[in-house]
Amino acid sequence: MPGNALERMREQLNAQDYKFTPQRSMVLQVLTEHPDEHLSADEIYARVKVKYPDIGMATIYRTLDLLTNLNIVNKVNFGDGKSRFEISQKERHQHHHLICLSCNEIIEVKDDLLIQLEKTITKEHDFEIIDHMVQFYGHCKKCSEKDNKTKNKPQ
Amino acid sequence: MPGNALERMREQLNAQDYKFTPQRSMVLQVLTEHPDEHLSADEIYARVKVKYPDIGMATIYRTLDLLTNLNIVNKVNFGDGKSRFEISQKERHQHHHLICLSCNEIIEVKDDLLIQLEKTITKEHDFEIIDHMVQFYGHCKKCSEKDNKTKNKPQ
DNA sequence: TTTCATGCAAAGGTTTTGCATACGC
DNA sequence: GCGTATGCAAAACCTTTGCATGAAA
Repeated sequence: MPGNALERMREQLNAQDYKFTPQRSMVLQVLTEHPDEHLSADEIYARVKVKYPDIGMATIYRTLDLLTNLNIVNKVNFGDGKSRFEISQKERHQHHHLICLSCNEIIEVKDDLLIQLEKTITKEHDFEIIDHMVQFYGHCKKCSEKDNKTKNKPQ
Repeated sequence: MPGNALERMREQLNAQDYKFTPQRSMVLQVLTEHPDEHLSADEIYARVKVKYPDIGMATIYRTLDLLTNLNIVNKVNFGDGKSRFEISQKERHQHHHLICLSCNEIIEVKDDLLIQLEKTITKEHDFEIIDHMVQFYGHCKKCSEKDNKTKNKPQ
């Protein structure tokens, strides 16, 4: 359901006296078209600019901020010095990220095993969980293999 | 063992032809003295400056980078625009963070429930996990109670 | 028409870099 | 003494903000 998020945004904007502008629409469109990438503000800017050359960077940031507050978009951070954005978990499955420390590849894992952990935490800490971010750091298959070769037989 | 990380750093530095300088020593010392806070570069700078007034910000960053690469220190990010640093998980228990979306309080949870999830991921994705970062976003007890009284007001 | 949104440029904040000097080994 | 580390200042980034203009409702 591609138009879903767009329609949802229009309703939420109207309900709170915000305006539904072409710029806001296009930012969301870019995000829905790339559900499995983790675009930075800069990358979103470049993609929107193709169809709407007059857009400014400030609008990108203000829109991403708005969409994040509306819980339509998630802001994530992989420690590379910039924020990245993706359609909210609620629009998709829960997922975690595997980040390879050798090649920096980001692998997505769809999984709901965290639900049990969330229940425990909610109970023990009186903490109402709305969202989570889970990242595993390590070595992906390719890099592990490469590493083993380099270790056993030096080039 | 408080001197543990310091000794480990000295050895690792020597082994790789890096030098053991007072600046590096003091940065690590500050981090071991505050194991449960999540200090930013700026905060570490201020604390080191008390005992070593001539230190420069660049040295702080270069040292934190080095310690992170040596896996002595962990770089974490709570989305507040700056990186934060803490003694590596290996020196302590595994822990997760609960981040309150209302008051921004960061609560630590020590827990090893993630081990099962890690095993599953390792098996299914051939991904060798070295470390993880887990953050739960939601509302803490205090804010949940406050919210119920003040409903209908976003932000 | 009223109010909010936009684009631009400038400012703010964090982190990195170049370079001459100082220091650990 | 050699090669790295440091401090300083400037630069490089990413992100936010002020303000006049423009557009949605």
